[in-house]
Amino acid sequence: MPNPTEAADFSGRRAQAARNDSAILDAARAVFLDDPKAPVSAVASRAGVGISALYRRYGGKEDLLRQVCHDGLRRYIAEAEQALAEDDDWQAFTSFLARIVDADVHSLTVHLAGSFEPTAEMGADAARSSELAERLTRRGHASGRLRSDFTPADIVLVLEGCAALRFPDPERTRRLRRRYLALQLAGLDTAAGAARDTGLPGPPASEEELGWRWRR
Amino acid sequence: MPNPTEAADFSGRRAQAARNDSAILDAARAVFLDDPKAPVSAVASRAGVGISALYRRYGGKEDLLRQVCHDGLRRYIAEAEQALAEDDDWQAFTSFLARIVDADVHSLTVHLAGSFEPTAEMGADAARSSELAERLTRRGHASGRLRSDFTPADIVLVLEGCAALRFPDPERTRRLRRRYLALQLAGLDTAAGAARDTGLPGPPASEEELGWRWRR
DNA sequence: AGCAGAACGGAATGATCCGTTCCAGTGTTA
DNA sequence: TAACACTGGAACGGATCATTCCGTTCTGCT
Repeated sequence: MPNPTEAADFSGRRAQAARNDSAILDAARAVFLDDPKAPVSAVASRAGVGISALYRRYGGKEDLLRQVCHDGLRRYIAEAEQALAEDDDWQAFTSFLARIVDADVHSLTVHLAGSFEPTAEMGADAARSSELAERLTRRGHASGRLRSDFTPADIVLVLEGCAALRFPDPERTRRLRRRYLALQLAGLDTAAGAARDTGLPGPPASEEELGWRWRR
Repeated sequence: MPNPTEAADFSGRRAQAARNDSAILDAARAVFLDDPKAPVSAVASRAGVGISALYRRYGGKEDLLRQVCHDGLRRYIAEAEQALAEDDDWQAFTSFLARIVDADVHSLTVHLAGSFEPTAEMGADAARSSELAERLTRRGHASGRLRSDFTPADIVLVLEGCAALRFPDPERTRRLRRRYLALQLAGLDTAAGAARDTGLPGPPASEEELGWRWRR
C-alpha cells in the first residue's frame, strides 16, 4: 500500500477518489454559499459525483456543513495573518478587509452559522480569528488614520454588508463589493477627512450580539 | 348593510375581520422579512388567526407575497417623496437613506424578488421609485456635497448592505444599520473630506444587473 | 325567535422535497 | 481471478407545506 501522505499521482480509482475529495469540498462551498439550505444532492451533482461518494467522506449533511464552515474560518485566519505581515499599519488594516472580501469567506461563516453543532476546535479558531481582527484594528489605530470610534466588532459588520452583495457573476460580485468597501474605507480614513465633525452613531455591536447566530 | 367605505367601528365579527386585515399583512411582513421561505401557517399563527382567515383574503401564497412586496414598494415611494419635500438638498438625500433604513423596507423587496410574478402596476411603481431615487441623487449632487462618482444604482446597493444587518431586536437592528449608513455617508460626503484622492473603484451596477433578481 | 350566510379555527389531504441507505457495477491490487 | 475500495444513482421514509374542507360561532335581517 502506497504512502497516503504523498498523494500525488495515483491512477484510476484512487486518482478519482483524490480528485473527488477536493471537488466535493469546492462544490459544497459554492453551493452553500449560494443557498445555505441547498440539498446535499445539489452538492453532489455540482461536484459531478454520486451521492455515495459524498457520504463516504462525510457523516451527514451537518458534518459537511461544519467542514465547509471550518475551512472558511481557516482561510479567514490565513488571510488575516498575511495582512498582519504587511509593514505599513494602515496597509495591513485595509488589505485585510480587501482580502476577506476577495476570498468571499465571510458570508460563508455568516450564512452557515447555527446550522450545525460547532466543534471545540472551531471555537478555538474563532477565538483566534477575533484576536487577529483585534490586532489588525489596533494597527489601524496605530497608523493614525483609522477613526477612533471604529472597533473590531465593526469589522464583522462591514464585511457582512459587503458579503450581502451578490450577483450571478462571481468576479462582478467581487468588483462591486470592492466598490462599497472603498466607500466605507473612505468613511473610516481620517486622512481622507472623514470623522471631522461627527462620530458614528450608536454603540458598536457587542460580542454577545455577534455571537447570537451561533446559538441553535 | 353598512357602508363598507367607512370601516371605522364595526363590532363583533366584522370588527375582527377588519382587524385581521391589517394583522395578517403586518404579520406577513414581519415573518417574510425574517425568512422569505417561511410557511404560510407561520404568518397565520403570528397574526393570531387561523389559516382560513388568510386564504379568505389572498388567492394563495404567491398572491400574499406579491401584496407584501408591493406594499413595501409603496412605502419606499412614500418615504422618497417625503424626503424630496425637504428644503436642503443634502438633507433630502441623506434623510431619504435614513428613512428607508428605518422603515426596513428595502430588504423586503430584495429578499422577496423572484418569488412571484410581478404585476404591471408593480412595474410602474418600480419605475417611479427609480425615478425618485434619481431625483434624490441629483439633489445630492446639486448640494455639492455628494461625491461625483456616486450614482442612483449605488443607492440600491448601499441600502442592501445595510439591510443585510439583522439582529433579534428590531430596534437594535435599526440602530446598528444607522451606524453603517453613517459610515458610508461619511465616505460619500465631500464636505467631510471624502473622495479627496481616489475615486470609487469599478463601475457602478447597471440597471440590468440590478433587475436580475426579478427574473424567475 | 329563527334563518342565511359571513367569517373563523384548525384538522385532513396530497404532493413535494430531501437526507440517508442500499445495491449492483467497475476498476484496482495482489 | 478473488478480494476489495469506490462509485453512481435508485429507493425509502420522514418531514414539510400549500391548499382544501368541515364544523362552529356570530351577525344582520326578517
